[in-house]
Amino acid sequence: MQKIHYTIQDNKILYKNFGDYHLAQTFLCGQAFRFDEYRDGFKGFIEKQLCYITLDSDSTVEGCCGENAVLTVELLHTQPNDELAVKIGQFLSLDTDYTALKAQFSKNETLAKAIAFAPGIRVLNQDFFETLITFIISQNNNIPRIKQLCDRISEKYGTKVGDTFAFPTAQQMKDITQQDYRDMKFGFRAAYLADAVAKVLDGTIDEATVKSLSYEEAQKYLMQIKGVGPKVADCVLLFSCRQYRSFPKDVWIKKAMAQLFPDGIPQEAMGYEGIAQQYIFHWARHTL
DNA sequence: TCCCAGGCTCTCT
DNA sequence: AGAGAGCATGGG
Repeated sequence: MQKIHYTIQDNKILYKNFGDYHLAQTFLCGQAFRFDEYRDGFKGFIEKQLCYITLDSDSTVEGCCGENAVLTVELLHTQPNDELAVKIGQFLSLDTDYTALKAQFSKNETLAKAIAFAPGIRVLNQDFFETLITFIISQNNNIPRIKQLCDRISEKYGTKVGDTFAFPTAQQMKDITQQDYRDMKFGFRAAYLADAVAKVLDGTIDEATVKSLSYEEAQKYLMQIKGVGPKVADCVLLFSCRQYRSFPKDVWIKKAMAQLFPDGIPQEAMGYEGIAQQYIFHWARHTL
């Protein structure tokens, strides 16, 4: 972990000294479904606040930012404060030393190749409930359609902020019936979504509990939800619970592993297999 | 048209 | 426990 360096100017938070970062690589690599390209950056909700995120690179590194780059988060409908600045920094994973992490990973020649393909990827630390729901939607589905369905449910049940809709909370989703989900074209996932919302609302699935458990226990705990198997549980743990050991295995990763790492995940990724996974996933999806 | 998608459940061996 | 069909939908 490293310190988050930031200053607040009006409605903007300016972050510095965070190492490599690439917004498109990070927001479009399939880990988040509710960030849209907007002007020179991306727009979406962080900590329930509508944010406009830009990166002013000093262009010393090809395709990525150099060490004097500034990442700016403009809060479009609220004023920033220190607590929010830290939480947004954590969401963007600015507290994780990716320079050191990637140096360690790159000792493996093949892994180094995957990282070089998109070195500015960061694994975000997203909202637990939203990640749970969006990755239930993701199963046996393609990324453009996952995004469509996430937008659809937000527009119908989420809070409108300006001209954008936040992803709904569990409370906001409490009265959605399975028929409603089917009418919205969620297909066979209707029962899964209804069960997930119910179990979060009645406390069967508790965010603080998930985050207190070991990786193995947490995966089993999440699989109490109908429609949550090992892959969806792994995504929730990796993308919203900082379980960096979690290594989601989808069809792309299975193809990539067979080709690149037939003997399994390389030792160099030990302890942070999930972060390595995201570089491999992105490489596979654009190369295989 | 056909195949497939950040899979899981259910059933049959 | 391991394999395989079925699942809803629509992008390519």
